[in-house]
Amino acid sequence: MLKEERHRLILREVNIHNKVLIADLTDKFDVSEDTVRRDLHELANSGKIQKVRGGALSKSYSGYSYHEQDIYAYREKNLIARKAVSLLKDGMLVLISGGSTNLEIARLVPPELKVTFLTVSLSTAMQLLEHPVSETIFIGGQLSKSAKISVGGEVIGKLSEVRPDICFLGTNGIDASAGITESDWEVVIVKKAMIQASSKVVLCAIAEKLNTVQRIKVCDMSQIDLLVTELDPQSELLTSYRNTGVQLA
Amino acid sequence: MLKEERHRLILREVNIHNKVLIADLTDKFDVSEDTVRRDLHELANSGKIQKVRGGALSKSYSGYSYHEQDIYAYREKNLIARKAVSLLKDGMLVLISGGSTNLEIARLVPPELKVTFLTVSLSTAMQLLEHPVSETIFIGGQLSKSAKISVGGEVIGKLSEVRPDICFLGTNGIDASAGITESDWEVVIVKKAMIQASSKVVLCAIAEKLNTVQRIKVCDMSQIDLLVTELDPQSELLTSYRNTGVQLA
DNA sequence: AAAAAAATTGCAAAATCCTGCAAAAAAATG
DNA sequence: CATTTTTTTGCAGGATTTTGCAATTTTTTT
Repeated sequence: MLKEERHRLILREVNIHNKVLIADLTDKFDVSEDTVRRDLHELANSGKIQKVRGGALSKSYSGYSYHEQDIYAYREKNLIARKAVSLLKDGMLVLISGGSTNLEIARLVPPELKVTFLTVSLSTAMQLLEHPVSETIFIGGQLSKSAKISVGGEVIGKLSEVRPDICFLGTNGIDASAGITESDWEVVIVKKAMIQASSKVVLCAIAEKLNTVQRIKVCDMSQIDLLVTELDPQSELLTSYRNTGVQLA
Repeated sequence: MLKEERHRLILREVNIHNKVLIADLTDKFDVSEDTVRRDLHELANSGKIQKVRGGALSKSYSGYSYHEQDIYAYREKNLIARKAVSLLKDGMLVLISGGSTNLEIARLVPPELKVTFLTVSLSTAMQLLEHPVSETIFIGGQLSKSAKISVGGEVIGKLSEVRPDICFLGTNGIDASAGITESDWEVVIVKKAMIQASSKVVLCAIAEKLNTVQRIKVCDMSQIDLLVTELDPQSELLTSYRNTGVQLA
């Protein structure tokens, strides 16, 4: 087994399960503990993982000292994110918004994939920077204190100049008849522009948010190409959405 | 189960539910009470949670928590930042770059002060958003993986359109004769543009960085209006800088 | 005041890590 | 192709960290 190959597999493992144990790896690769230890050290020194006693953990990105709020319903969001990243292909231009689901997507982008990300979210951007090869472009503008994303005319202008292949959107309210809704006016404007700009719009939401409605409308379900939830696409909880014609995953 | 892994999960648990019980954790992790107790102690000693009898409580009130102990030379940087924020006046347009000193400045902006910040740094922006009344505008562009700031032509263009009253600059290399130097080409370009744009340039650096030179030059000392260090402005360590005519604080 | 629960302390076993070294494998060189 | 150089790997030892246990003390509850 080649060193590079081990490194690749280790990275994949860490990205999916958030941790690896030295014991597991020695077993899996059939090499000595020392070799695995050295592998982990190298990966850690190049900043790809965090070495800890007994194994390694995924790198909790902490540029300086900034502690991302811990994620509610992590398991579900992780599952959604895994479905979402499988849509990515080399060379794509990807527009991605904020929120914890998108943060998880950003974290799970396969290390070898080379795409260009466009984002308006500070946290998402911070996470995307951890990716070894992909490029990240932040769309600047006035920052919204509540959503921690760029908002305003500047952003809308920039969005009208690009044509992303795919757009990952999070949301608070999703309902088969009311469509996608949000509570923050400025955020709605930006999301509308994001949808407008993109060839394909992927909406990510945990089942808990299904059939909820917020105050301001972003768009109809018809504008969404693909809806990703943690549920099985066949689930009957999704029936009303299936009837709108949206694709499910 | 790895120790670090437990620590992370404990933090997540504490931050979501505001408390944890030792009994719950021993059960969840399948380790002895003593081990959990020790885990909680360590987290408490590093200031991340508050240890109480039978468990632990959350310590951080908002989503953004800040751990001074993992900033290098925190005391010095805090002192510098306190001097720096005293330069701020209501209504100013303030340009601020990245780095831990600027992060500390952002943290110490008096809550009632109403200024508009312009920044290219993700971490600084994130911190500035915590401020109750000030506005923050992020200058977008391609993000540099190493410096975590926007770089490239887009940024230079935007910087040429503004005229900030004051600019807070951090740096790695500062020397009375060699001037301000950095090691990253892209960052140098941005800093040059920041200096060009601003009416007043304030350079913040800890004494440790005095008389050090990096590979690429940003500007001469003559372009700096004010140099802020943690030292007394009269200190003889600053003599050579005083001779360049720069103001000291 | 007694009983129960939690914390502290010291200790020893187990697991993990580090260092240096030499054999094996791979790559480069003539 | 043979030889040299470099890289990778496994191993032995000693050091360090982690962990659970038991005995004792402190705090809380009844």
